[in-house]
Amino acid sequence: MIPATTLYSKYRSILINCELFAELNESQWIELLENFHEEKWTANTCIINHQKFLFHFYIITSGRIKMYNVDEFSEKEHTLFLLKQSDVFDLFCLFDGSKHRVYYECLDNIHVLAIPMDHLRSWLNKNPQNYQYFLSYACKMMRTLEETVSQLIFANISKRLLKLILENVNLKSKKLELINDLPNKEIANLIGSTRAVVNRHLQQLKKNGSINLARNQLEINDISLLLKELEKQNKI
Amino acid sequence: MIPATTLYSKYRSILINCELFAELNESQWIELLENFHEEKWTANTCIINHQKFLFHFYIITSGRIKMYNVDEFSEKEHTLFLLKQSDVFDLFCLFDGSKHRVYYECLDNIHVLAIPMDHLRSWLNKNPQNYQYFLSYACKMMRTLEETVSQLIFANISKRLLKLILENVNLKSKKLELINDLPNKEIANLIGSTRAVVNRHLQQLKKNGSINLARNQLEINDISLLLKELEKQNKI
DNA sequence: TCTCTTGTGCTACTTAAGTGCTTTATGTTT
DNA sequence: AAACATAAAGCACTTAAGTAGCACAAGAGA
Repeated sequence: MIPATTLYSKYRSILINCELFAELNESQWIELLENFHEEKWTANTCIINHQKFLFHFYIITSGRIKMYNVDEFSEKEHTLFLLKQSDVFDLFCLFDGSKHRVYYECLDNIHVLAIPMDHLRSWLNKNPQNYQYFLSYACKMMRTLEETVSQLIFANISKRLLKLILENVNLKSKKLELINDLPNKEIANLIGSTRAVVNRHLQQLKKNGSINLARNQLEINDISLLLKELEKQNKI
Repeated sequence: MIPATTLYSKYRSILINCELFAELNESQWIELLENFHEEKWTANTCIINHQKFLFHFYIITSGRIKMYNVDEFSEKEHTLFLLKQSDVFDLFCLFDGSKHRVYYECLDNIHVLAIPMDHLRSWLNKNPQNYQYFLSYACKMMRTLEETVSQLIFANISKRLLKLILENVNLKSKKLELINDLPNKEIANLIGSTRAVVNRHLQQLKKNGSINLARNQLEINDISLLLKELEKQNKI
């Protein structure tokens, strides 16, 4: 068992980016971290139905995890969120028991900090001023989902794909992040389409010179072309 | 100004159905109601950009209000939620200031109980044990939205329409409620489609005898036929 | 009663997106 | 080096859903 102070110094930069615990100072963090431990999961692990999983709350310290839904009839997948460093899960299980039926899968090798749900619940009850951060975080996710719904209804695949790409461009480096090494299939899952259709649109973007493609690699070539393309879609 | 005790006795049956305030006893309700007042809005009123609207929190006591999004380019609408008796709004404004950009429109003549946001915020801070009800309510809405997203991606219009109808059948009376008097256009907005397409599917259901149609009226004729139809859609 | 608005029911047409299948690359494992 | 698995690319085909337009009906309001 690693002492809380060690955990804090090891993960400090990641923890202070967690919106849920926005107002914690060092000593409060260390007190809370007493109940946390580290875990590692290997890439491609699917953490559905993992019993302990319902009883723990996790903060991701490295790697990506997709949270997704599967249609019981067609068995198609849709990725709701791509969780990364400083993201947490699962807020819903924390407040609704085990009623949240979604799937999780590690896209990379994962490092998390884990805490038993009960500990977190009683910590919140002891420190109720933190509830409001949980609430505004929930509201923020809600708005993200509302935005997803709007896009699904109002935007065609081309526009959804363009937006997905543009949202994941690092403003400083101008490079694509988070989704740049995903196969077409995973990109399709993110926007609610199929591999073939996504590929058709990607080929289009490649042809006009805005992106470069390679196996498991999507690279931005000309951002202004992408923006121009989005403009065009908006006018349709 | 109506005294809180009067408000309580007048709206008791509605208030105890509010999940947000699930655990309040009579005296707590009366204390909270000190800050509420009644308001009436007429049908078809659109309450977007109404200044005071950002600074009040409302509990609906009668009538329906649709919460919807408008696409800035196509000007199409999508109804996110149909709010009714005992529903509240807007939770997001309460915790995120004014950042929540959605529209509201009264479908009927509306009665609400209103409280200034600040009062509710300070009441919550004084009674932080209530935060958890707000949180689990937010999580519940979240899950509803996730379900909406799944349907949009996995289900065709026919299935979405069938589900919409079946979800709004009163189990006791077997009659359609809440959406039974809406024009095709509003039904289309609820499932993210267009009037013409919805009408096409409704005609189909009418032809096979599962529903009856009239101007602004949708009536269930044979629920088992609707369920059979849904089964059929699931197998596609 | 007449007029106007709103909603419905249909037809014909267009198109984006999904499907199925094949070929070609690329990278990994044995 | 060979065999294998995985991903990408491309083609032909199908179809649900969106679009445009019109005639008609119901109800509201003057």
